[in-house]
Amino acid sequence: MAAKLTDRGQTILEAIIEEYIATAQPVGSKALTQNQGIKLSPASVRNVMAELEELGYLVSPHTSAGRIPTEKGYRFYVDTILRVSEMDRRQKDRIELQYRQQGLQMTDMLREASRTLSSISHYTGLVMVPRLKATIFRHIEFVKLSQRLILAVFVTQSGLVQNKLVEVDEDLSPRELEKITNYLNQTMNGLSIQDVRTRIITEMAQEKALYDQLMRRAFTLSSAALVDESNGDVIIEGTSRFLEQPEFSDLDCMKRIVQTFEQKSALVELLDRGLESKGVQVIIGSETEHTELSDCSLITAAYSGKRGTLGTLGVIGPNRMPYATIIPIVDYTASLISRLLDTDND
Amino acid sequence: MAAKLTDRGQTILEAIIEEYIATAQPVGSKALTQNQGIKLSPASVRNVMAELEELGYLVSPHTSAGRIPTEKGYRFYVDTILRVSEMDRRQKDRIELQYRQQGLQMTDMLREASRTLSSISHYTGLVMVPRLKATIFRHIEFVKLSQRLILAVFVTQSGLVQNKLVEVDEDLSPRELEKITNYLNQTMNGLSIQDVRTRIITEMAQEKALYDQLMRRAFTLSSAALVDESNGDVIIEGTSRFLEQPEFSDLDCMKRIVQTFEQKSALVELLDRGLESKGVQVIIGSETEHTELSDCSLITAAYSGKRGTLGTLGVIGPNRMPYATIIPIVDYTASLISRLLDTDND
DNA sequence: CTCTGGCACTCCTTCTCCTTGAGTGCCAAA
DNA sequence: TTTGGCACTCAAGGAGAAGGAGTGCCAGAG
Repeated sequence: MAAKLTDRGQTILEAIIEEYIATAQPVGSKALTQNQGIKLSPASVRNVMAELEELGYLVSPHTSAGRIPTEKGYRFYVDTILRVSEMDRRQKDRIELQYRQQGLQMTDMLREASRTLSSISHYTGLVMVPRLKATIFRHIEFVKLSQRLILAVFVTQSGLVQNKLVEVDEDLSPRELEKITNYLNQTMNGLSIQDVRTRIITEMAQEKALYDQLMRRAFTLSSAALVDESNGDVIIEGTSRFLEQPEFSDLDCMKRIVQTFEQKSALVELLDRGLESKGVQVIIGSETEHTELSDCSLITAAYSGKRGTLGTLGVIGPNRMPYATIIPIVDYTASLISRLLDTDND
Repeated sequence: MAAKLTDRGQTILEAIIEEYIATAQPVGSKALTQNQGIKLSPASVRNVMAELEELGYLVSPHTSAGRIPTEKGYRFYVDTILRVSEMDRRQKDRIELQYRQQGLQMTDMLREASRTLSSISHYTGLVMVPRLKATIFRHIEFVKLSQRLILAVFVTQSGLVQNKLVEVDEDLSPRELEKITNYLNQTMNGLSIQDVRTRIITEMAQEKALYDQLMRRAFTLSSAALVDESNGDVIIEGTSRFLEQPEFSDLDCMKRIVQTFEQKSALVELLDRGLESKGVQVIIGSETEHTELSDCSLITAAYSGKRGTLGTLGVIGPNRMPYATIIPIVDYTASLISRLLDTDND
């Protein structure tokens, strides 16, 4: 029990996991000795498999079936065994090609990223849209829709456009609005939205604002406009890929997963986890801490703009995912997006 | 064969369709005489059913099963038999409540509409976002992202915000940009995007533009910004509802439908059909002219803003849909959205 | 001590066969 | 015109048997 995994154990675990990933069928000892380059007899393999099962890396659905990896098995595989291969030039080019097409705006680019992730990985692509407060202020504009309704449109450095309806108490003249706009665009340029907000708060408290009515209005308006009430948005592409997976042939289970996707909140939470860490993250099965997603795994990576991390992107699929090929895809996509966001607009 | 449907035939067809809608099971003669208020013996009902089958309104999956409606049956039911009931106050209130919450921006409102349609109908909600050219110009703004990249942001009368990246050949100074912005906002206010475009084209051809460099730039820039390359966008909510329908328990068929949804183009085409006509439209099965959707029906209605139709919305589900309850829901939602778009911003 | 072939055992999967029952069509009588 | 009766059809579902993949264990070879 306390015995650690031998080299041979690892080799066989690897072979089993890879075979299972390829076939979605429980792997037997015989199949292993035939297909893979394993130089042992089925009987020896069986001994090792029994060990692996005792250690919790494998289970068998029933006595006369082969074995399938447990979550612990996948986890060990991902953490210890798996050596991520470099992507070949051709695949990189294929990904890059998708973004070449035209001057894509940020949102379109992120959507494209999600779609490309899905089509190249054959699983479902996820891209988290940058949180407002992490982005950098570039420009704000107020459009008066009616007496009391003002539409605030602001653009971030990376070209993300956000807009928000603001209801105001007092009627603002076009001139006043223009003044406010100019003031904000001059003072706030280059600050992160978070900084803008703190700055507004401090300036509002200062004496100057107390006496200058226009200032006061400017601050009220802009602080209302910059409230980030979004809980994050995720772009999901390729939900139908899930329907291809044999493990989700149960309609009821499938339905719960699709519902979870539609609500998005669970996915936001999972993608958020990758915000701080560098490199590719893998979340396997119950590590998601969502019962509906307990048979799903995510492979995520953060992407960043000029100043620090903006969001995360990745792929979600069944636990039985070809990690070896998808991890580099996610990794490369994240760095590509970061690069595009960095160089695009300066 | 040429015989027209008798009154009794209609009553029985109605009963069969409603029973089938409720149960998703082929309807037999016995079940009919028991459940519904039909005062005939099973044998008589059988005779009528045989007639209805000969006329093409019903089919039986096999000899010893009951009968299910054909598309022709549904069509006749929708066109002739069905009397759409008024919605009761309570349900109207329930719908209206969804939009009360806060100053929703147009896109959010449309998304909310799609969601509400789905949750109230228990099927999948669809809302087509207004085509650019149908909307009315309100305000345009150019934000320079880099030397050659300009982000054009414009707002329509109804508060829809559109933005587009424009690549320019010549460097434009902030002052020039401001002038262009002011000019456009003053001259184009209140025109439809389509009109704006034709106006730009005519003015570009005029002498004035030939000599005034700034003008020329203004026109080049704005015509590039206002190109409507979108093929229409559809907001789909409640795809998972499809997974609840017994008729789509076949995974392969389900997959094709979800894929069709993801591509959206078929849905755009179908929703477009309802743009011209007033009132609720029903598209049944193969009338969709998309093989993947040949078991789906749509119930759609157009919504409009201040000036004419903006887009359509509706519900998609299996042929076996409770038309009687969903038609009023779609109808009411369309008129509600129209009302909200009309009154919201003036 | 490790590996391997052999063997009995398990139990899922698949096939066939049969029964069951819902529903039909038709006919003769009310 | 309607109804009850009756023979017929055919999908669905269950029981039983055969097949087969895979296992665990043991004894013997290296």
